[in-house]
Amino acid sequence: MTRTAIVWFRRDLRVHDHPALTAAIAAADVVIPVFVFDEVLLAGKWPAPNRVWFMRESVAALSGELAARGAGLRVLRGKPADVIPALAAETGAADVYVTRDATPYGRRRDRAVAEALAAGGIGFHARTGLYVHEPDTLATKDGRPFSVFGAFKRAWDAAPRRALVPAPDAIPGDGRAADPIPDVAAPTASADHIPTPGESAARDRLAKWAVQPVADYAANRDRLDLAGTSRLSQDLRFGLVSPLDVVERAEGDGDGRRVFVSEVAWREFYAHVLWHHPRVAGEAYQRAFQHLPVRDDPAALQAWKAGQTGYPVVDAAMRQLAATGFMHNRARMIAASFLTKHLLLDRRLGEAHFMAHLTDGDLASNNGGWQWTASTGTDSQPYFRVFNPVLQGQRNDPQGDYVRRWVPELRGVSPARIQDPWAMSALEQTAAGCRIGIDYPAPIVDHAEARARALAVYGEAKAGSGRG
DNA sequence: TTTTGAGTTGTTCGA
DNA sequence: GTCGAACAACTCAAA
Repeated sequence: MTRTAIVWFRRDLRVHDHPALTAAIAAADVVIPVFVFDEVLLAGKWPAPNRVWFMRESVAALSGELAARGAGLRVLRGKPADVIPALAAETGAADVYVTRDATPYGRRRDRAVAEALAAGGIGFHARTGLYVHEPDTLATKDGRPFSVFGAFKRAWDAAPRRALVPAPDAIPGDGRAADPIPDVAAPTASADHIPTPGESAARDRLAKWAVQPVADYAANRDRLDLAGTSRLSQDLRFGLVSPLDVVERAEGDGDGRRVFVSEVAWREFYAHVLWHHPRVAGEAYQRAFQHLPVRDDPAALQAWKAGQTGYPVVDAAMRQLAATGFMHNRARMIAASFLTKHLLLDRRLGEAHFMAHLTDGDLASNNGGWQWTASTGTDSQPYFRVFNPVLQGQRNDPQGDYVRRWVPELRGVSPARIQDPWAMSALEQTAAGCRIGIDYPAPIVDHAEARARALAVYGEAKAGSGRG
């Protein structure tokens, strides 16, 4: 009797190093790949056209890879707990294979699907694939979750790894042609700024990165004006490349390779934190800052979103995000620090804005990054670390090329004043073709005042929580 | 149980 | 311009 298995793709849109796909092929005579345009996600609280577009194009690419190997991708729309069991019934499948998804929604969704399948006697098999080490496989000697990165990283380094799985040469399909992929809304970023979707393009990016540029990562990664980062974030987000593959190609001698692998481990640390503490998606990890008094200032929030704060490096960052669906890692910290510390706005407003635009937007990483910057996260990072946007700009964008690229009003400003153009005299402003308050906004807050205000508010919150 | 070393990414001030 | 201290003591993880 023919045994049929379904492989349900989600955020693992690849055929290389795909343990679930490989397991299905080994276990079944007929393998039916499927992707579901999940209405819960598409209509979710964070509409994200850039991410949906990138996903749609990557699904199309996956469909091509699968077809070339003999299987037509089914494309469904609806609630997974309805459509996956329905597909299993229609095709007579005995098993469903997936790559394990550790997000809170993914856990709920998969539990519901597994229960619905079990009612029909159909197996649900989750395999690793989105992490080098799954979030629940590492623990302290006491069996507790890690709450500092250093110890997590030591355990991550020491844990045994599985072997990479090659892409299958052939997939025994059921003879059905691939379904058409539905159209989605256009991205809000211009498509030529979004990296080419699909596994093949992602593997090219990885191959080029791992040969040489990664070796210079430690030296260049903070430079806003250089292409010193891997640009693999959206590929990891959608599983176009396997994190294990990324790490094993990038590993080697030198600070660059070591630091880059450590960044991949950070991604897994934040997944670990979210797995063990799903509450961080909505509240501060550190309970002392759970009720931090944030300001209600829609005008300031709007200025931040629009890149009109008057701080060039912050505005460049925010405009890069809007224009491209991407923001440099260091720029994310600078922009997030400005929202949480200088403007004292709710961290979650910034977090949601990032999720709305980032092609690589990932709940665990984005939340972890925001909590770190807001000083509410796992680290014992003191709250008095407030980024100075002028210093950060001077240090990480020394000639101002990043600022000039994204804030054209400042193109005529000299490198000496590009990070603090308000310090130009009236004469200099006219010569630079940039009058502060007319061509480019004056700073919406004073750095020294805002810093002092943030330190006071955070200090009070911490002291208040200590008193109970 | 107690001790010990460690802890992503910063800024400011004064010598 | 450079350098170290202060910021504020605390918590974690392992021995």
